[in-house]
Amino acid sequence: MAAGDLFHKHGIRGVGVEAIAEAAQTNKMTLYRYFPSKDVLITEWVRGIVAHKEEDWKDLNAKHRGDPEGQLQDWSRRTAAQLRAMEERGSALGNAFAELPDPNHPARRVMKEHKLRAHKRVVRLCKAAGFPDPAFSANLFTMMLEGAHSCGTCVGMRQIGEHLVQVVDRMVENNRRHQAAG
Amino acid sequence: MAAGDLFHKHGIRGVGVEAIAEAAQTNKMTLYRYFPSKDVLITEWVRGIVAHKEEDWKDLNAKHRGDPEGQLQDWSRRTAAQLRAMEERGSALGNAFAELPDPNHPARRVMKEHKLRAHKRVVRLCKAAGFPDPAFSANLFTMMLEGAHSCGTCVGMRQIGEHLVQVVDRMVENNRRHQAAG
DNA sequence: CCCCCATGTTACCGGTCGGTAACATTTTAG
DNA sequence: CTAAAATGTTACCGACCGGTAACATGGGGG
Repeated sequence: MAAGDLFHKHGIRGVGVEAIAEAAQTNKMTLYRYFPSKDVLITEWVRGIVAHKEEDWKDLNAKHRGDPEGQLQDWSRRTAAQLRAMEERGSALGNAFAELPDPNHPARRVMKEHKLRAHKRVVRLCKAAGFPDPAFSANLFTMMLEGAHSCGTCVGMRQIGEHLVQVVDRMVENNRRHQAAG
Repeated sequence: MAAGDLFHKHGIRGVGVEAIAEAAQTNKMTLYRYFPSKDVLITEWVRGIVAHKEEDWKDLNAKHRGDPEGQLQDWSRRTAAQLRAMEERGSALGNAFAELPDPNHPARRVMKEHKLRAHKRVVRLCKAAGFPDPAFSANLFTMMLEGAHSCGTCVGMRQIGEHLVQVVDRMVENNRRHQAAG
């Protein structure tokens, strides 16, 4: 879906189906034969992003099996890398959310459910890592993750990514010390 | 500027100047006699929001003069209150940023400069409060602030606001303990 | 009273949008 | 080779957009 690049660069409302078709190396007619409307096209694009991210989490889980701290740390590093590759325009999902004011838009539901799953995942990891207050830490991580995207537009994506990694590392380290002491 | 409510509810691109004029209890012609284009209307709206926020900071500074911790804590509480009053649709500035893909849009510059000032303010406060690593803490606060807005759409604005307050309180408290011990 | 100036009204402009109809063309499969 | 399915082309539709021109209205101050 090369259409996604256009959506991300010029905003969902800022790109017409004609341009989408061209980016997909086809034309408007055939596009409409595959997707009945622009809205389902948007939804499918969002669904793809979400699926990709969740695939990434599965990979993370497989690579650091039984090591929740490692998962959290690697996750922060991957996010930092994504931030670095983003540069200038913000998060695709965040922007899409802002551009779809209708709370009943199917794409919105997809994003919402994804965010909920992601947050639960972090809570579970914090619990498994033995953080003294897993809800607290998970909320902090999730808010930082979300914030990193908007924040990077002013502080710089590179710095913000490094900082995300730094915070997660520090909290994991503190937790380890705390467990060793207690 | 009642137009702001429309911008926030339906998105900048989702509301036409006709609707704006109607919301302002006038008509399109008179509107264009005051604002030469929709873009400067948008920019002026953004400028108003930014001015309001910076006014709030001045008030904060006056109320807790010489008490940087108090300023940070009160700031988190005010932000939490704003989040509580927001509910459903996200941050006005954040959405506006997402809806204006052109990096040279004047409204974008206004927002960017505001964000930079806000971040510097937090850095200065963290320095004044004697945080061991002011840049670190300030980045954390700023990212949390930004994140709270996007995050609230899934976790719930009330919870996220409470959590923002909780994090700031905890960090201030930790810092106090650290200073008392060191 | 009368003039002026701000406001309101209506109609319009060119452009773009999402989406469709009809038809030409190419690819694929039997 | 031929028939059918997929894809491409063009033109069009109605709706809405930001923005403007021409003109009607009204009210307040000299």
